[in-house]
Amino acid sequence: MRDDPDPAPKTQRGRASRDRLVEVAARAVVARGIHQLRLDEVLSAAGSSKSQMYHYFQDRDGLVEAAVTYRCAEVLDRLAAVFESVGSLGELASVLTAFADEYAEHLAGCPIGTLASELTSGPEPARRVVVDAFASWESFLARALTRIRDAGELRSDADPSTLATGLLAALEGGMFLSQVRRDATPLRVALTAGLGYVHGFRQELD
Amino acid sequence: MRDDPDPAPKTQRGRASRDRLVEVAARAVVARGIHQLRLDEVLSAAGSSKSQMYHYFQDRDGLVEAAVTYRCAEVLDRLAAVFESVGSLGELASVLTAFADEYAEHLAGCPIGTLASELTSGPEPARRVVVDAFASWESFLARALTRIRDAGELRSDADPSTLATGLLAALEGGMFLSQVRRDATPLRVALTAGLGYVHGFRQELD
DNA sequence: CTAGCATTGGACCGAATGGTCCACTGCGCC
DNA sequence: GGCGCAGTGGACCATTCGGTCCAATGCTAG
Repeated sequence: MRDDPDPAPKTQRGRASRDRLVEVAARAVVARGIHQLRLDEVLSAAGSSKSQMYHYFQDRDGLVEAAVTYRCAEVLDRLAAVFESVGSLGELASVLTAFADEYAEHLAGCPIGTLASELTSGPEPARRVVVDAFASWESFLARALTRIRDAGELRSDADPSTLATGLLAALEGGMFLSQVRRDATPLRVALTAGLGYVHGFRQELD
Repeated sequence: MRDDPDPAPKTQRGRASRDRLVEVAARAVVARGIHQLRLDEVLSAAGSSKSQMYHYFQDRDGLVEAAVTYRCAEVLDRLAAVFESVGSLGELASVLTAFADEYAEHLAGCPIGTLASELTSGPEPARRVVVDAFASWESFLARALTRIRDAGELRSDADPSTLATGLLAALEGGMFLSQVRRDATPLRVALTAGLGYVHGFRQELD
């Protein structure tokens, strides 16, 4: 049981310092990626110093983990809000289309996926954080699909979890290919395919 | 026009040395990833030395590019052979299922996708190599789909290129999620979804 | 006021690693 | 048989960067 020996701040001042450090590190991770995160850089940007960092974190990996956690929470908040509003197939389609439109403006890769691929051979604790983040995202989709099914738009034999997995795979694959190709088309096509997959389980009216 | 100033070997001996270097580097890239490739390590594994490397390559990036090119060619050879044999929807499904079965044994990420994501912010020449590799892969799929369409299994309004993009996105997303989750399920689900997408364009018999 | 702990600054260290350099070797050619 | 270039060995250099350390500085309770 390797418990987290990272000591929590014990004063307001300490809390503020630590928070600022994590936030700056998270921005750096987003901007340049995990393995390009430089301690000196983060510390100077945060107006902090080595001793502060090693006071609150075991080592670099500890800071990275905190930054990844922070960033994932940020992204998940947003995703939760977006998908919680979905209660019909039409809403699902429009939300996903809006998602693609927004993505088309930067084509920077999935905010969670990028972290995940940088952590595949990385420190296990941080890796687990992104694995959980994906699970959360998938659950948002699954819950939306459950609502859609319960509203009678999907057949009762449609499994929301499986549909969510398929939809998420389409999104990830689409975002990834769009990033590589620097062109939003793959994401849009993948989205169409993914929605088509879900529509295959639509409840036929008769 | 930054031409490639990397000098070609001028003797058999030189050619052999350079080839060996590239091959060893390619293996190292596959095993540990691009940014974990260590010159000293590759050189000793290849029984080579710094002077040889810098004799044939401008710098580390030059070797990486050669290794990536080598590796992509290797993978594409295999993919070409596999998909060239596809001439019907049934064959497409069985080839993709076999693909998933094989992937399930390592879950190590798409051999090209992994390189691509490591190169998104990397040196442009190497990046272009993987972009082209993806384009080739997609064209293998598109050609198979064209044959399937021409054989009358897909409607004439089905666009093989678009279908190929959708299918590739499903594959990439599926492989990626399976790698992250360390579980083959997402790839299998994504494959089902992707094939369903293609089947949506099936020519109806009547 | 002062002991004591949290917090902080920043000099310093050492390993890792890409890149440079020069001397040496092999070999084909005249 | 020695000139000259391709090829080679490997010591050496410079830098980057994570991590260590200790002295200095708030702060707060008694």
